[in-house]
Amino acid sequence: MKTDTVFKRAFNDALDLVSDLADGEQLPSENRLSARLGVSRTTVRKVIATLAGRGIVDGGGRHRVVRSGGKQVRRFPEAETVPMGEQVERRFMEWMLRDNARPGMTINELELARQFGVATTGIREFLNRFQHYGLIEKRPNAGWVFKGFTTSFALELFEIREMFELRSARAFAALPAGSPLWQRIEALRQEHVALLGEIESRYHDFSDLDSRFHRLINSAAPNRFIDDFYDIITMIFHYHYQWNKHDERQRNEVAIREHLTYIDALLGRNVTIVELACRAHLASARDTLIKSTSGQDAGPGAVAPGVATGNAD
Amino acid sequence: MKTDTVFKRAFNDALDLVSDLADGEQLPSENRLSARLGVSRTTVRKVIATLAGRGIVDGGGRHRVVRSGGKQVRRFPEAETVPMGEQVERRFMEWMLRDNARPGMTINELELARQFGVATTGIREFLNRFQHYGLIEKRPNAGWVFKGFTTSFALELFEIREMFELRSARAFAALPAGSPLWQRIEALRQEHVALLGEIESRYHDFSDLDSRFHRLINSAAPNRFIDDFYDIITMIFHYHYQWNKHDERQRNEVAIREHLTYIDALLGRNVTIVELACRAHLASARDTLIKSTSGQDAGPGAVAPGVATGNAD
DNA sequence: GATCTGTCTCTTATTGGTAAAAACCAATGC
DNA sequence: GCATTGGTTTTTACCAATAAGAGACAGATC
Repeated sequence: MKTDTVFKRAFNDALDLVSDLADGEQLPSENRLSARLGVSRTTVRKVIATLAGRGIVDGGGRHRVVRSGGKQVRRFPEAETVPMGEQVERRFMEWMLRDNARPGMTINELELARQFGVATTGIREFLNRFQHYGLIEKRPNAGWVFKGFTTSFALELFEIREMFELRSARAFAALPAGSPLWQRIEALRQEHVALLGEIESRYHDFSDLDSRFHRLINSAAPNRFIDDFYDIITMIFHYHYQWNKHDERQRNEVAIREHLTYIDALLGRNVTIVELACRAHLASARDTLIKSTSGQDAGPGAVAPGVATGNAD
Repeated sequence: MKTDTVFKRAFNDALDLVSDLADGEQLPSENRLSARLGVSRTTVRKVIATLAGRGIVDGGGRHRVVRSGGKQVRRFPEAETVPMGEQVERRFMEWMLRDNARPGMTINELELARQFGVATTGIREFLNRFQHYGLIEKRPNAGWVFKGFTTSFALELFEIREMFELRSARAFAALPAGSPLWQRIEALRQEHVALLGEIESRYHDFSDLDSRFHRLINSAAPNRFIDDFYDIITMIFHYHYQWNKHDERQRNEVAIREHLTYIDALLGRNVTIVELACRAHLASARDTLIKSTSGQDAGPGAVAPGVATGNAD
């Protein structure tokens, strides 16, 4: 059976939406709600039906009005609104980065399925998508091997990242003065400055800003393979940051300053300076990541040794 | 139910293996056969049982002998030895490159499943893996869109390919004189010369040689993301060549000559010349590919126009 | 005493089936 | 006559079940 996370999330969103409406006001049309909530009309109707069942909307057909009179409505718990695929992803990343995973070990679909409480198909689908992140490998008819979040993984990742980012940064610097991207990067610069001002309290907002910044650079000369690769980066960093909180404020502050230098170089249109700033920033990001890798790769076919990660979490 | 393609292929291979043995000779041990055929002992035992059932091996337990006395054994048809995953891949590529597929059109899992005679899960699994080849895109809860084998796909593909290949070629040229790769490239050079000599009859052997050559270059400085990307190239070219036979001999001959120039440049260790030869070869490969793309991309959300592929096959 | 086979257990590949969600086709109202 | 809603059909997301294949553990054999 399909999960009804789509419905539950839509329902919660609808509650927020309705709470802005006065009592007795007309409910927007199904089509409108469908567009607003980002789901099909079928789901919208289910939401409205439930809303009606709880007395939040009244009347049928074309005359539905909001009845928000001080009612305390029960929302669906957050956990039930996240689709299975994402849940599997999260738990797998946790499992990999925090718990068991040793380079060279084999991954057992059935075991993960039991552990995560989903059918094997869900695990399979995830692993298949995850495969091209370069951390696991398939052995037909015999499961998967975890290749390890190792130093060479990080090095290889950053070699490509640097190639791509330099290429995009050059393209960005060469953009005509009239390009709308110049305004967007100016706006991002402001966001950086603002964040730096409140760094003490808001430092975990950096992750999102970081991603948006680098994607903007890449958009100067779009290439689907680069975008695709950047998904890997985003994923790795997203979970890496969640896991490794050590020195987070400090690290982010440094990164923001590097970004500002980088942005200013771009605004200055000087390719040499741009390359310098870009390289410097990536080098520091790389070093941070390397610090939390598990060291050596697995030997060919062999199970890895004890592995001293040096991580005193 | 799982398909038994593994067994059938192993059986056919075992027949070849046994036919080299004289009548009355001892059959190799299960372990040995397992290693030789690349399957588990479980499958080997099934093979032996079938072989025995058909009177090709005789005796049980530890004393099994071959009885090949002029028997005409029925092999399993080739088609039944190819695993479902591969079959889906082939048929999908056919479908995409030859038949229906128009940029912007939506892909229907259920329809493909019926058409290919497999369960939807098989299609799903394939599409998930295929996703990162950049030709399709997933719309959660609403199927997949075919983005089209367009000119911009080819251009984006080759932009990355050039970055990667130049980087690897430079690394190759900088290899120490003692590296075993120098011998391997020398050997590949010989193969090129040999193929050129018999180009009239053997021109379709180029595809394989091409792939091996570029992978050798890449192996000068291994990077899993580059390897991964090269899988895309290989796939595209594999099916592209099968589809577009136009001028094949001619094209391959040109490519071989370009390779030879490229190889000689590498052997000469002169980076400037290497880059020149590499760029020239890739440019010509790119132009060939572009000739068989479907022209424009799909507009945002719109279905593509009539599409004049200009392909007079 | 290492290799081989018989037996058993566990995992993977694949299939159908089912509820959720999307998409479609009228009919209706203003 | 266009947007809106009520029913219906199609498609996607998931699970449970099952045969094929891999791997482990003995006891048997030379």
